[in-house]
Amino acid sequence: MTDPKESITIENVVASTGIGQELDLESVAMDLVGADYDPEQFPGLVYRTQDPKSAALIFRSGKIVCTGAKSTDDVHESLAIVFDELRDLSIQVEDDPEITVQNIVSSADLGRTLNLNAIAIGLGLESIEYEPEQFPGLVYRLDDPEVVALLFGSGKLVITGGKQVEDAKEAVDVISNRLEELGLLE
Amino acid sequence: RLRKWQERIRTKDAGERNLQFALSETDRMASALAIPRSVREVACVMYRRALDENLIRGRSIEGVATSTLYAACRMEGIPRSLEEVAAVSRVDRKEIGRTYRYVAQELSLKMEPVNPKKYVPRFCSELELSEEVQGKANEIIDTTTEKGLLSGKSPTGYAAAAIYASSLLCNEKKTQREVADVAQVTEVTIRNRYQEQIEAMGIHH
DNA sequence: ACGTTACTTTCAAAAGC
DNA sequence: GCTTTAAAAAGTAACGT
Repeated sequence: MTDPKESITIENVVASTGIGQELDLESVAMDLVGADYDPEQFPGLVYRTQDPKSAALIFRSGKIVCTGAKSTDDVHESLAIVFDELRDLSIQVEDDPEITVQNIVSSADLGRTLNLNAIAIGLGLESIEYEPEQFPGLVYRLDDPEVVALLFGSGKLVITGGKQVEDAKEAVDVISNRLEELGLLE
Repeated sequence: RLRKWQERIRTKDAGERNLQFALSETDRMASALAIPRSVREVACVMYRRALDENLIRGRSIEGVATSTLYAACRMEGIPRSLEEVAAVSRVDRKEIGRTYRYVAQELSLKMEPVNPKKYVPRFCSELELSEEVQGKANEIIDTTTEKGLLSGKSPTGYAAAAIYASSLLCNEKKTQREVADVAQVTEVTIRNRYQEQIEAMGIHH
């Protein structure tokens, strides 16, 4: 029996940062190749990096959101590219702006199919949300770690809402143990 | 003071009017869906509860009224799908679904997932299928559910496939289109569920 | 009856309506 | 609450061929 924790894959990391400088997005949009800026639709300018792949949302305030990266290292690499692009536009950027991870999305596999109906009742109808007419996944909110897990009939799951890489491992442990003690695994 | 007094009367009147509107809308939708009086009353009681607990704030009256009607049907064992209630509501399916989830959470309604069997009598009678077909469809649902086929699947599509399969088995064939129309799912969904179900039942056709 | 694309759910940040 | 970004899970739907 392989440990489900070994199956954990980070799918997306969202982080925020700032260059400590106000920006004129109109001119940045003109000079930055590949920038998408439509202030009527959204106040942020969208800039995509290719390697590592990510999307950066750049705001007038100089604050930046980076999403789509597959690891925290990739977030730093992507943002380093964004910072350099801005410097090339002769915009002052702090030497190493503080980068805060805001959310990590992971996927994992329990290695067994799940009876979501039984799990819904076993975990308590008041603590879960399972509406297969609307979505095939069962929504399970954990207190510790404070994350949200989506459980599927295949045994695969998605863990989101965590700010640390360890949160997903703890969540998989908590979920595996709960299902095990309720006799709902296999 | 007088102004405050008038305001109270005004808001009270407005509240009364809103409540009356919600109850008449519930009645209108329930009639359109041929939902029994007893279930309408459950829906109205639920709406009043939602009102008392200020769950309407930030939401439309019609959205909450539709959601409580949907919830009441499920609670009373004669579910209507979101597609069906959305067809008689001026609120779209997505909004009804999210409002229902919110109301169910806030009112601590311990709602179990809908058993596809609950749709069998109504869908079969609309298709003029016999008791035999209904029994066989229920049997397919029970057996395949025990084998774990139901997880994550929509109850209406699941019921539709079982009905389609049993109509074949009982020589009262209905086309996938006919079943899909009454269940408000696509033929693709019926085909997919049907294949899984007959395989799990060990039926060859 | 395929295949492709797209929508449902969860999460967080950003600025502004 | 909404707008935008990205990503996974699995089911369902709506296209075109």
